[in-house]
Amino acid sequence: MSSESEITTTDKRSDRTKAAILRAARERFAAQGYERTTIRAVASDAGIDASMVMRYFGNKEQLFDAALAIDLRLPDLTTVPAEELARTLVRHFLARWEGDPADDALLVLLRSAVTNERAAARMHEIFAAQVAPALAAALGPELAARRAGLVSAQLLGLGLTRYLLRLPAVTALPTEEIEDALAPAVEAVLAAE
Amino acid sequence: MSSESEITTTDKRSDRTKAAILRAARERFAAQGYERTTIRAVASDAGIDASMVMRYFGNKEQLFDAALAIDLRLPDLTTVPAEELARTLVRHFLARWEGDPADDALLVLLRSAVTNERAAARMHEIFAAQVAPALAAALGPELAARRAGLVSAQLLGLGLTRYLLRLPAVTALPTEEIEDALAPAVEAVLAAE
DNA sequence: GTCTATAATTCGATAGAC
DNA sequence: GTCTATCGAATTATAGAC
Repeated sequence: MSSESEITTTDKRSDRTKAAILRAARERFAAQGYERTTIRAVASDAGIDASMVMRYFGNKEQLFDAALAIDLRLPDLTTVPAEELARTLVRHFLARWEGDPADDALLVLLRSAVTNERAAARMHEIFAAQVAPALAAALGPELAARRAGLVSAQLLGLGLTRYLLRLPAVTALPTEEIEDALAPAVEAVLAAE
Repeated sequence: MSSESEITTTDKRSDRTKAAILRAARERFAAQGYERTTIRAVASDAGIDASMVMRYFGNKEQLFDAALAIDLRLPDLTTVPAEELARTLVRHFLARWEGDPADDALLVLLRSAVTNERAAARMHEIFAAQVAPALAAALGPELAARRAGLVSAQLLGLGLTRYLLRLPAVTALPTEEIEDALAPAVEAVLAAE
């Protein structure tokens, strides 16, 4: 029976270790991007040896993939009135990012996607699989196809300047003012010409 | 007199070499960001040895600084009518980036600023020294202080998604459509609430 | 002014002991 | 399951020959 309990505790420990590695990896990738994040640093943060990271995740690239399971958790946009759509989007991402910007998977991915091809490809996937369909359902496929990209540009532009670059002129603004100023702007993009 | 001509040709060659290094450095930093750009690769592109880069620029950080003398060349916004201000801004950056995106110093800087503190600090300087004053002159200091950040967020969001991430939904759009859709959006941000 | 040679690090990855 | 030891490659940077 000692062998049985031993297996159990062993499995649990490996799960904890794996989770600790993932958490540390997300923080490092978020703070430094893909290139500057080292497996050694991740292992050190997780309180284990670097070789354990390799054992669990194979290599750095696969660790990056595992650390970035992204769900934008977009609300169902078909249930919100058309005139509230833009504000809903702005508020959604503001709330998401204000909560824990340093640990948000989308910002983590964005930071790496600027210099890493694999991460950029992942951004394309996220957009195609989550943003585009949600907007198409609310706006209709034709309008969404022509404007979803620019809406994303506006929202990612906010994420970029406020949480990654930390431009003082953007970080100084309270969230209410951002929402009030940006919602009409997104609305303007969504309005057919 | 042979010594004199020798000095002359020598000086000219060193200038050419220095210029070739700077050009190669800009292209590498633009394509790969700060971290992934190696002095060896820059030297190879410039057709010289890596040690020459060190000789001329001291170290990688100083080379980066030298490669990034950025002038946004913003037009005098006080001469454009208020209702054309947003469109002027959008058109200015579109024209700038469409021309030669891979070699544009602002995009080079942006790519690196996301993961490099030094580059991010430089972005802050550019904003404070060029964007903020230009908008303050056209909009007045109070409104500019509250909205210049979000205007920059929208413009940089376009640069980010179209030229760095190359999101298909954004790269697929013709410049005219971007201008027509984004100008009213920037206008909406500039309109006082 | 240019290059060779190399020092000093650092990193990803592997092999193997316990 | 975890760690020690280490390899091999790549990088920044330096010293010095020509």
